[in-house]
Amino acid sequence: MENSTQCSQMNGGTNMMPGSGQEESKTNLIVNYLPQTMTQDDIRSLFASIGELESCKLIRDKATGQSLGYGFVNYKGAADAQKAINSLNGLRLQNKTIKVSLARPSSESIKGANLYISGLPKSMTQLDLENLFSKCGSIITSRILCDPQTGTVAGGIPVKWFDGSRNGEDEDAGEGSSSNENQSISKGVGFIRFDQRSEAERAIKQLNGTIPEGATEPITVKFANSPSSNKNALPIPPVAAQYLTPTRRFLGPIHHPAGRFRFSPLDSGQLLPNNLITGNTMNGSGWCIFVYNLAPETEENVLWQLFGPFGAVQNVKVIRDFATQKCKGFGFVTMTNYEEALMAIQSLNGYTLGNRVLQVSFKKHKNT
DNA sequence: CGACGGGACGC
DNA sequence: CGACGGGACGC
Repeated sequence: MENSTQCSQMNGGTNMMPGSGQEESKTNLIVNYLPQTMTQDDIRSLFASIGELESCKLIRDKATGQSLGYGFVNYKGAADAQKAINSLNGLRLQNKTIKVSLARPSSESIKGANLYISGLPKSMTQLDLENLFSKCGSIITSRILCDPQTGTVAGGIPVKWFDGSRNGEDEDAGEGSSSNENQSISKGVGFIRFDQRSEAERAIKQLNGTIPEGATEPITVKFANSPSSNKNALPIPPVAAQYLTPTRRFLGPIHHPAGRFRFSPLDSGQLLPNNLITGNTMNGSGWCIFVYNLAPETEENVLWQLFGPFGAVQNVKVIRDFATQKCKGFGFVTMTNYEEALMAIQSLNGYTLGNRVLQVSFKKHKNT
């Protein structure tokens, strides 16, 4: 129905449509990369702050009920939908950067259009990859996997903003110099999602086994695995579950103009430890939590997953030995709200992770 | 048992 | 050799 060149391939443009007069469904949005803990109501309240909604749906795993990390938000008016894209696309929520874009009309032909590509030269950038595949069709998303370890910059969020699927590349304007010395090292594998499955099939036929210009080895192009297997993600959102009952569900957004509601179950001011009132751990922007007895191979995502369910997590840090890059057994988590930090500590202190019993407390002052 | 980072006024 | 994203189309 739509002219294959819909708004899907918006390279080169910003996220406001240049001037193509496509008046299809400009009210329905797809929201991707939602934090695991966000509920449908969380999403609704976030997007309803922009304008009146027609509907809102979080997609969940049918069997487990777990969020699949994306959903659909349909506005009554197209202007509000566009406004939501402009203001919420790229919003950081917990450890995620959400993506907000127009949803394509649901159709069989767009399913199974995701490709897995391996054997890429390390020097190949996301843009190179797109250039290679764009001749086969309209690219929705592209991505090159990078070594996670190099991405652990202070701030804990290795997100380099998302895929070049929408605004081509503004990275040249970004860090100026970082283009060459690619701070993160490509693993030589990547993904391309096409608009249509037929385009993906074409890409396999045309590009599988071929050697990219300037490369020496052929690449492998195949369909990506179905996203059914849940590889990462801790066994369970530990004890946090009991705090996430409907009666006291809380929204996780860290900082967003629309000040969110916040419950405060504890009013007794003396709950604050003495050494905390002075502001030792209260860094002006958050409460720093010390986590002890982490396994040597612990990575940042473990801390995100452990603490995320309790509320707004600003930052996590796994302390590693410089030489071995193994975790030294402890790490830090900074949470925005005291109540949430306290609940996380109370719930996770003594929690058995793997075969280790965690010790979790507010970070102590350096010299006391 | 053990155990609390790292960068950092920047007008 | 290698390896499945941050779960992208209504679960």
